Amino acid sequence: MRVTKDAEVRRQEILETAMLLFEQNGINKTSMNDIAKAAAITKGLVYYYFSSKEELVTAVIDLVVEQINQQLQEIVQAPSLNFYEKLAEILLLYLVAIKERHKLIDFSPATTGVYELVKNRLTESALLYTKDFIRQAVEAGILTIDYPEYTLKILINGLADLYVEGVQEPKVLAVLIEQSLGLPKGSIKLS
Amino acid sequence: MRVTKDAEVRRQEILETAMLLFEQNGINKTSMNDIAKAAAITKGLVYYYFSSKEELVTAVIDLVVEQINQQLQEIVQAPSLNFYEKLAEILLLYLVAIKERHKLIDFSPATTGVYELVKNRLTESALLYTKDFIRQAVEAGILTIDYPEYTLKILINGLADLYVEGVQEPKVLAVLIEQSLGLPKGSIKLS
Amino acid sequence: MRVTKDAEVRRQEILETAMLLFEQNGINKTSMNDIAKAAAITKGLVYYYFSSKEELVTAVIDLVVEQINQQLQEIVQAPSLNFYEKLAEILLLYLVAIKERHKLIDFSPATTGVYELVKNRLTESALLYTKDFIRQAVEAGILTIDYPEYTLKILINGLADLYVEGVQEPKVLAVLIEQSLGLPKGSIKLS
Amino acid sequence: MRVTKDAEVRRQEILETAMLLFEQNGINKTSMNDIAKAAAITKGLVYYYFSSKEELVTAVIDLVVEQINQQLQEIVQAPSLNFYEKLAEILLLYLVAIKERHKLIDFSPATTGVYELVKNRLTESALLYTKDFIRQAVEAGILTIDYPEYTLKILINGLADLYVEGVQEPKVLAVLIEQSLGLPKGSIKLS
DNA sequence: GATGAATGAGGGTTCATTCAT
DNA sequence: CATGAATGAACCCTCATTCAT
Repeated sequence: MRVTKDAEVRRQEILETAMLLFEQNGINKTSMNDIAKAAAITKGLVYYYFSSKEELVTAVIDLVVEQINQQLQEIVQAPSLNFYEKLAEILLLYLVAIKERHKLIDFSPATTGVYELVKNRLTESALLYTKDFIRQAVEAGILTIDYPEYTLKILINGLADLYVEGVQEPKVLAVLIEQSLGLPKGSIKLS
Repeated sequence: MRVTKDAEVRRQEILETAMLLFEQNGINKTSMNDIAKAAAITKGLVYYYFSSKEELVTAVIDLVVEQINQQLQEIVQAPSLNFYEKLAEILLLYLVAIKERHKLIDFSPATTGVYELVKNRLTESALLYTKDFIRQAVEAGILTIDYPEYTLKILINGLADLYVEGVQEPKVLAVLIEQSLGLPKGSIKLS
Repeated sequence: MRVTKDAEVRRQEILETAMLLFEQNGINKTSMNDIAKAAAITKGLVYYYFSSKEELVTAVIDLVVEQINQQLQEIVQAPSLNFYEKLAEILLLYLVAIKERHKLIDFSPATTGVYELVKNRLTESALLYTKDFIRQAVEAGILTIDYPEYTLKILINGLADLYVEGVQEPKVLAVLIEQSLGLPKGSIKLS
Repeated sequence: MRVTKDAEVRRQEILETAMLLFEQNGINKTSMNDIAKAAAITKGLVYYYFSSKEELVTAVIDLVVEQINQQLQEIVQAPSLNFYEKLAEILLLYLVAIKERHKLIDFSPATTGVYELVKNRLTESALLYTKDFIRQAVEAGILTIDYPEYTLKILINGLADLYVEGVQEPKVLAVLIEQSLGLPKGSIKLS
């Protein structure tokens, strides 16, 4: 049976189906056929909207990054949170995000390394969104270390690996964050 | 034309050819055929020495890890180096190693993520070899932070990503290390 | 040049091409490539319709068994034939069927012996379809031997081998059948 | 280490190793490598004695047939057995032989059907050795049916299939034999 | 917009056979 | 007699991509 949908709706459906499968099974292990089947359409239609697998992969990554950025922005702009709370939320956001997209991130497509792509894009935007936020903390004398952005990057990537490996106790993570950023003991509280 | 070589020599040749190609193009993009061609032999001979691609991949990873471990051990046991110097050497070792094996690490084979495999194996052995080394520093009052092993892990993985991205100025890296581990300013010197 | 056909038609073409090649050269000596070439399509298309060689083999066997079963059923239900005539027809059916499918039956695929499969399936359904038929003959006092089903099996398999070897004179076969089943001389007439 | 043996001894070792593996795993699933390994020699040596796999297969079949023929001859010539006893022994010999060599017989090599080969060779020699034996029985009025040789062939092949399928009760088999050959009830006793 | 049959290139793997030593 | 490294052809299978309808 032939079901016609609005172009944008269809595109979005394919995108989300692909994202789901990529996250579940990894990019390499997800064929265009799998995606078409899961989206209940034909392969041809997938190619109608995305001219190649690589393009689809790129679009999925864009989507992932965008979703996280949105959450990030919400945290940064939340008026009810102080610096420490925001910091905790942001780091948690990345830890969980990376853990959940583990398969997606770990596996790689034909041409370029997705891991790189995603991680770079994520940390890139992380810095973008937290730039002002960090500058304010520095100016306010809350953050006193040198190269706070780099340190944040190290924390995100390094912590994420620890987290994925199973080190997930909030108290331990909190201490590691405090030490790395030179924050007062007990200032970070991870839920 | 049939060229016969000593088994161990041929095996090593294949191993090194595979390592090279894996590092250059990634594991997934390197076919057994590619390896055979690059080694100027037939596919059948590759299978004579390695009964499957997975076995070859594993052997290559073992080789990489072993090479790094050997260097690591030399550093740890060097009598002429003090704690700070050893620490600097160890971190540099990983930074360079990970950067060089970037493609190898980034890409992943069919069954399991090689990235995981290599990184886990590396940090695993890193902690194994530096355990005593760290304990002594803690006992000597040089290392005063909590969870020094976790912090070291964070540093290795986090710094490596920064390094790969191009942040390679020795002075910047040194400061980041000092801050993260709570070491005195100027104690770490990266060559 | 790309020739598109109705799915069911193509599927049937592949099935019959495979059956032909299997019967001619045996299953093991028939590659998926051979089948594709003979059907004037690409290997990929064969796999589009049959997800593995084993599945194709199974489908071919099903086809063969089904074809024979249909003929069998027609004979059993023919109102114009008496017991002796039906028996003669049934045995002839198997003799010819097994002789024609000789190579198909004789050769075996990777996993299981097809010979077993086909022969078992055939004799299985033979007994199924002839059960009532035999019981009626026993009740009517026409068949007086013990274990008539086993005897029928022996006859089918044993006669088939003889037949394949060249013993095909109707009169000789008729006598052998009469003797084995304890039927009156001259009761069986093979055309 | 290089172990030198008498040519005939080595040849026999290879032959018996091959026979064992063929019977265990079937001919197709037994590679020349498997045989060499099991015989604790190298592939090259196998080819020194048998110029191809087909030749080895043929030699193994010869061996099998020869072994059975020897047992057959012993039975036929046994002075202490009467006709019925000999007949029972002979049929049992074939039933067991075919059952044990099932894998060997069922699977098939590259060029020709081994099943055919072995079964034909076996029944061929069976008739050869039992010719006089049967003639005497006919002359003595013990065997009164027409085409006793054909009937014997049918019995051997047909019974073997039944036997392989699990119909192995001595009494049932005895009755089937008596009926087929027109022998007195109770004349055949299978141990 | 949508279908799905069809392609083609390549991938991993097996194995009988050869041959220099 | 014996070794075992080396070959090469074939095999089953996957999948991104195309295209006639």
